[in-house]
Amino acid sequence: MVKGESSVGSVSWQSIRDAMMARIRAQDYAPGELIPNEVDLATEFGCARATVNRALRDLATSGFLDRRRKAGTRVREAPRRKATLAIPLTRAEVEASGARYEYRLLERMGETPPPSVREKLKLAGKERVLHVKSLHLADNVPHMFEDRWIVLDTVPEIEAVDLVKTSPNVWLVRHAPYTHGTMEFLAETAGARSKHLICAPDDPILTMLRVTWLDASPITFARQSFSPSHRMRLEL
Amino acid sequence: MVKGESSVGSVSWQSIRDAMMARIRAQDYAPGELIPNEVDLATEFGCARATVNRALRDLATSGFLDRRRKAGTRVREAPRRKATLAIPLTRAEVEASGARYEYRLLERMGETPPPSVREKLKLAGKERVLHVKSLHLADNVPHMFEDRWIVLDTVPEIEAVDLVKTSPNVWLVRHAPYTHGTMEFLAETAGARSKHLICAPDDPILTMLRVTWLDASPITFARQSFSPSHRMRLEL
DNA sequence: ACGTATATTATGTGCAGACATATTAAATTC
DNA sequence: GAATTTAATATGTCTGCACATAATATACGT
Repeated sequence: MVKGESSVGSVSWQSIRDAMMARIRAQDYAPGELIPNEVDLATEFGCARATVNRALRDLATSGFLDRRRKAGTRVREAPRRKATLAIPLTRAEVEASGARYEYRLLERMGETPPPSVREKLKLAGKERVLHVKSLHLADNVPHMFEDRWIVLDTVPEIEAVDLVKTSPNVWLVRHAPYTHGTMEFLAETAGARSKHLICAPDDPILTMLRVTWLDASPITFARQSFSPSHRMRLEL
Repeated sequence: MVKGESSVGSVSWQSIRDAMMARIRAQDYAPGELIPNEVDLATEFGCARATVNRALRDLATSGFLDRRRKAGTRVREAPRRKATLAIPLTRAEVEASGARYEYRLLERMGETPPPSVREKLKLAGKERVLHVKSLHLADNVPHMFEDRWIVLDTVPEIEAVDLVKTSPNVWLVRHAPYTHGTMEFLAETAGARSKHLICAPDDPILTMLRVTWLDASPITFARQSFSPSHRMRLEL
């Protein structure tokens, strides 16, 4: 570790974060190894312990460090970085490209979900579930076909929502922000969806599966199928 | 706004964050509108202003709030949520599935990048660029074919790295963590890549394009093509 | 030697106070 | 009325101190 390059002259938490980041880059702290503790780093940088804590917390939030009380702080073997989604994803995407966005409700029904959906949402058996199919367009051209299941036991209010006017995604984003979930990307052939997306059944399409939870309660499972050649862009 | 439900009895920043989250859910604060300022919220919750600041900062980092000095804090019209990637993504994925991971360097050369790559990396003209093709396997089965361009002007040290032993991704994650970038998912037919991925040329495959930057300098542009049926999973 | 209890320690949090900074509002000048 | 200057304000940061908490180390008992 290079001690001579301390940042004594400038003691903002950002400068400490940057200095620590540089050391991580240079492998001064090997992946998996402990870094010096906060009190020692505060001495080295000539600032308060709370300031070091603030800097290290940012690095931990960004996925570079693992922090444990008493155990100390380690450089992660594999950084866990985050990518940003803007939600509502589809409307924002379409409008950002300068196109006119339109949403069309295709089907809405209370329905018993098939086993694959029950498994995704970890349903026990008695839950009421809403099944919604919709099409999202850009300049009157099909952009994304959505097949979505919403657990009414978790978000009963959506039952009173006019889903002709408001897409379930927009409503959920506003009224049922998830606490955690998963998102999967896969490539499939359009198949039966080609009639919605107006393409060839053999065309490759990007599909996104999303499951969201509110604490321990499942909110929704959505399968979004995009038109061929569509690219889903995330910011890193 | 519901003032009677203050959290006077429990004043951790987490409880304040949760209380504010509940209000956002309930639309007590409309999207785009200002919420009460920190001093007022501190009075309401019966805690220090710094504690409110800590809670709101978390909500801002999570994408629900926009904060500006003097201007105040607004509920975002569209939340910007984050998804988590574990990097090195491929090795972690393969090993998490219980398979044996293997990396094979296919090609490595200094080369003039084509216009499409120059554009992705915003290259001016004189930059030295390394071109690396590699195959990543799971239990001896091709899992991902990677075609990657690395800007040597940004990360010259990689030139001395034995890329037979170490995948460029692993090296870059360790030595050149990006400050920002973009990631795109798309569905394509395998085409010429089918000979690497050992599949039919018409098979749909998931492709991920990633461009990363170190401040204003481009690091790398990678096109990763996954074997058919592969699902890229992110945590929300 | 092993299991349990106690002590220690590194990070996490809350607070009060002061100061910094970016932004908006108000006052002043032309 | 428009432009410029000054004042006010809401968030951002730093500090020192105290306390909390989770985890590891040490001590004690069998």
